[in-house]
This record gives sequence, structure tokens and C-alpha cells, in this order.
Amino acid sequence: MTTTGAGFRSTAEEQRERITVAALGVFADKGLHATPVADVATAAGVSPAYVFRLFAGKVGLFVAAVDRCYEQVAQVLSTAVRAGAAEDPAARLDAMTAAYVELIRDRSLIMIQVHAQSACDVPEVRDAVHRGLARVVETVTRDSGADPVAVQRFLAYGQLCHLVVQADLDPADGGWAQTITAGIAHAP
Amino acid sequence: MTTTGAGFRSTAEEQRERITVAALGVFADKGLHATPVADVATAAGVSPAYVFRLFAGKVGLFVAAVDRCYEQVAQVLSTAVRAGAAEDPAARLDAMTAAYVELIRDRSLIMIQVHAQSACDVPEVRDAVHRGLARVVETVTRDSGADPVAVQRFLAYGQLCHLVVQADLDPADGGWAQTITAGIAHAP
DNA sequence: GTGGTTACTGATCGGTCAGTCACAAAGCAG
DNA sequence: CTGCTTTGTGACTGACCGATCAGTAACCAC
Repeated sequence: MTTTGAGFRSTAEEQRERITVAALGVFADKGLHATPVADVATAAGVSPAYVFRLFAGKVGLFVAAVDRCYEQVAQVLSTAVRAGAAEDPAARLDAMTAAYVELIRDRSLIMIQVHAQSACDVPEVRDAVHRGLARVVETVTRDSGADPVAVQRFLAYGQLCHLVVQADLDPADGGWAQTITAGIAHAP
Repeated sequence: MTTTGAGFRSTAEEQRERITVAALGVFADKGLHATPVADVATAAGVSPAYVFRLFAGKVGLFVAAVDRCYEQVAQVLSTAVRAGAAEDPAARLDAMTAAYVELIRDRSLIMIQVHAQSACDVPEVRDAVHRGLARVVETVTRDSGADPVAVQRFLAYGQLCHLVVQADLDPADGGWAQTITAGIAHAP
């Protein structure tokens, strides 16, 4: 490294970055236990050995991806409310809801959350989920100005969103599916 | 079998039953991919080989457990509304919500649902989730008499319940955790 | 050049686990 | 008893996969 300054990102750090992004996409498909590290390595264009060198085992890699996921989610929600000119808390929450539903288009951010919840028996994953939820809840609360009850409702419908995406629910599946997916656009 | 009559359950069928129950409990801990079939076999007191004889592979076993789970959930909700003397749909939904929250005590039925959602990339699992959701939604809709919007809200908060249980959220974790868990008693 | 650090990989190992198969034991029919 | 069916298992295997390690290539300082 030529210019070693504070905050400079070495090539290794860049790779960690790229691999984390790749991991988010790959883990989103099948989750922690059903995804070989080799798949992530291939997607990132490096060897599996190098992935293990840059991350603390498979779990460390997964945690990095989950952290990144929640980071992005918080950012999306924050951006959504700043972009809109909504004044009252309810309208701001609506803007956030719309933005979250929009996330369905790229399913990765949604799906990896479900996989992370499912892998909460692994302590490191559980901690990452806690960190992520704290971040999201605090972001939503602060940026929307809504009361806790409204924020909780926002989160509940977010979870319903996860179910729709993960189980690939389609209103055409019947009345029960329409009940679940109502208001949640399902664009394939 | 001595008395072969219609509807009679052979010993093999009884074992299938016992193994399914054991599977529900064991899979609830770590999910499909992180649970060896041997663990289920041990819990059921049979050999792994026999489990493979009675079920169509590991996935078949998991699906049986998931089906059983949704069956029990639907039954619990149905019973709750029949037991109470609630007359209007809203009160009946409240009774169901209370019953569902009560399910947290035995975390198995909640946790296996999250694991099943996470394993929806396996077609058989996805189908089982669809079957289960259809059953639950139809039961709730019929027995509560509530409109689809109210039923959807019931489901959304049910999903929030899953998150609380799976991530082992505790109000003591901070304000964010209180926001999420408000109204959902967390009895350890 | 030489010495040192860093980026990266091929080869491999050890363990786990889904699934199979040949076989045993128990019941029952005749 | 003999033969057939059903319940049940021990022993095995083939494949996969997480993790390691020795080693190579590139870059840089001097």
C-alpha cells in the first residue's frame, strides 16, 4: 500500500467488501446452512481458501452479510422519508412502507432476513439480528417521528412482507393468498 | 395386525405418528438443514434407518412435521374461539391472538414455521407452507367471521410474534426491543 | 539485487451425514 | 413346524463441505 492514511482501504479491505456483497446475494437464496462457502467464493471470483482467510469462518461471513443487509435496509428507509415531503408521522411511515414493499423487487434484502432469523440458534447470528433490528427500529422511530405502537405495526407488516416473498405467495393461489398479499404488490 | 378394519392404525402408522411428533420438536430447534435425521431418530427412540423407511427422505420427514404444525395451529385457533363466548368478529380475533401468543410458551410450533419459511426454496417445503397457510387463513376467516383486512392484520402480528420468539427478543434489551415486543408477553 | 510484507491459491484432510442394504426378530397363517 | 409378511436395525458408503496449510506470485522498501 502506497499511501497509508487513516480510513484508507487496502486491497484486502476491498475484497472483503466485494465478498460481503456477493455473500448477501448468495446466502439470500438458500440461507446459512444450505449454502456452501464455495458458492460465495465463486460468485466473488476468489478461491474458497481466501474467503476463510478474510472472514472468521462461514458464520463470520454470514454475519457480515446480515450486518450489511440491515445497514442497507435502514438506509433505504431513511432515504425514503427524506425524499418525500411528508410532514406528519403517519405519512412518513407510509413512505417507508412503500419503500420497503419496493424492496421486494430485489428479494435479497428480504430473504436473507428470514434466513438470519432461522439461524438465530447460532449466537453470532442472533447478535447480528439484534444489532440490525435495533438499528432499523431506531432509524424508523427517529426519522418517522411515529409512536412505538405505529412503529410496531410497521414492523409487523414488514414481517408479513417477508412471508409473501419467501413463500412466493401469489394472489392467484386462492382467496387465502389474496387475504395475505392484499396491498403488497407482487411483481414477478 | 390382528383386527384389520377400516381406519385401523397399524403399528407402522403409530410409529410414523410418534416420529412426526418428535420431528416437530427437534426440527424446531435448528431447522431443516442444521438438523441431522439421526437426532430425530434418537428423540423418537428408533434407528435412523427406520426413519428413512417410513418417510420419503429427510425432506419428507420435515414436511410431515410442518404439516402437523399447521394442523395444530389451526386447531388451537379454532378451539380458542369456540371456548370464548365472543360474539363480534373483532373479539373473536382477539381471542385467537391471545391463544397464539400463548403458543409462545411451547416455542416449537412457532419456530418450525420460521424454519419452514426459510427452507421454501425446497419445493416440497414451499408446498407444505402454502397448504398450511391456506388452512390457517381459512380457519381464521371462517371461525372469526372477520373481514380479510382484519385477518391480514392478525397474520402480520403473528409474524411479528415469530420474530420475537426466534430472535429471543427481551424488552430489557432496550427501547427498540420494547417497541417490538410491546403487548407480546415474553415469559421465559 | 535482497528482505519483508501482503494477496491469493491448490491440494488436501477430517468429519459429518443422507441414504442403502442385507439381515434379524417377531408375529401370524396354514 | 414351515413359509410369508412386517417391524426394525447395524454396518456401511459415497459425497459433500468446512477449514487448514504450505507455498507462490506480486509488490514495495532500501
